[in-house]
Amino acid sequence: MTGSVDQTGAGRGASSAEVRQRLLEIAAHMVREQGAPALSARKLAAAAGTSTMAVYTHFGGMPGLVRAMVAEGFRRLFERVAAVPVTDDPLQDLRNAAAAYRAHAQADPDLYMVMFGSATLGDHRLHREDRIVGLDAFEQIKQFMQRGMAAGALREADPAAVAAQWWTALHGFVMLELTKFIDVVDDAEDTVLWPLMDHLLRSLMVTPGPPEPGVFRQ
Amino acid sequence: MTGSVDQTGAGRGASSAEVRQRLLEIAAHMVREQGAPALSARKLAAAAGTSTMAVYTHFGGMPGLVRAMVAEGFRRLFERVAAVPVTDDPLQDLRNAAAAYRAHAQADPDLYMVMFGSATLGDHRLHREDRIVGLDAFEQIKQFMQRGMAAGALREADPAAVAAQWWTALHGFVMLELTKFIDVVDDAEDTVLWPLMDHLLRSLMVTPGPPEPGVFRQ
DNA sequence: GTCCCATCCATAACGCCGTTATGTTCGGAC
DNA sequence: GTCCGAACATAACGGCGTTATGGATGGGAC
Repeated sequence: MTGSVDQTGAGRGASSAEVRQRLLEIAAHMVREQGAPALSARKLAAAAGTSTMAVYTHFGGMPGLVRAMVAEGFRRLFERVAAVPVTDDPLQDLRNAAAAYRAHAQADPDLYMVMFGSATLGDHRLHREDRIVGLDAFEQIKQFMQRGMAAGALREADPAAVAAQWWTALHGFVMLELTKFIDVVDDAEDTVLWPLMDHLLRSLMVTPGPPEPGVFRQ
Repeated sequence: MTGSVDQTGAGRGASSAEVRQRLLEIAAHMVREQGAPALSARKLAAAAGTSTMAVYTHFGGMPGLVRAMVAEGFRRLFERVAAVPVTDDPLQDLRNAAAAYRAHAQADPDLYMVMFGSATLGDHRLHREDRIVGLDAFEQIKQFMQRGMAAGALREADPAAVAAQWWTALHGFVMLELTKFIDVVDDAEDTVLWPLMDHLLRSLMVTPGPPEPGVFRQ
């Protein structure tokens, strides 16, 4: 039953891929505007002017639609971080990448929570293959670290390990910020995020800078 | 039997507080064993041998039950971290506290995700008052930092800010670990968690230790 | 041009969910 | 004994994801 047709062949009036894309966009909009619990197959179908069956023909069900949203979310995160310009100051590039990463999460907070397995969005959890789509974004960070080492700014180390440490700190702040737990302190961006990233980077540098860091911005 | 019946003065056979506690325990057990989505008022009532109305008389609904579970989860996290012995080595105390915090999250991962606003568990999100119940646990970390400064091991700084940085890094790792995203690297405990905490601590110390850290355990 | 049939989707139903309205059953106060 | 009110059973309502069924459509084979 392997319908050869596949990518182009099927469909009528509005092509199959168009309906699929339309459903994804509307679903993302609903999550962004009204939060993850507001997304349902029925409301989505109503907003798209179709029936719930469209979700099943294109995504196999709500979990499939969520997986497609997650993949798209990671693709955009990757784009966003990849758009950070590469300068001759690898450390500043890392700071800019952190700012871009955080800005992306803030622009679509509920999608970020869905991407990282929280906010289960109904029932089904993410599978292994849903997680590896985030690898591109992680590779991006590894390359920043490798550039820092090649430029002699960072000590030689396993780029994956160092990138994971950087990502862990950043993800921790983003999550605490999105869930509002970071409000236990005032002015968290200047007292927590940038000092934390600065402390980490300084420990990774070959020649740690001045012990009292000027809080760097952006 | 009822005996004292204490403050409420209500109830019959099994006292009101007993039923309430029983529902909480069974709900926590269901979340721990079968994940957050497996918890429902109907299944909980069936497991407790009562009707769904018990959830409403005692908690006002499922969101109220979730809030009670979150409060209990923070209370136990506080207990667990507070049980870390205070020695004359504040830095080692902080490492032990991190290990205890992580162990607590690993022992009940789904509850940890619910506590931190992820895994919305049905619908309702956490309110402000649900979040401040975590303040006790945060105060605990602040005290560790203050001890480190008083002992001359850590540089003088705002204990709240420093504690938040430490918490951010730790929470980030715990979340990435629970969602399995940290599997992008091998041996994450030794290549990410402890090096990250070590790098942060070393930047906070008055006299940074040897540049190449022996990876500390436990 | 004609036929064929895979594809897409509308409709309706099933079982689950949280929640609510209503009635019943008690323990304790008087 | 009488009464009150808290605690719970029962049943219903609307919404959810999902599935079964059938009708419409349009491209490919001939």
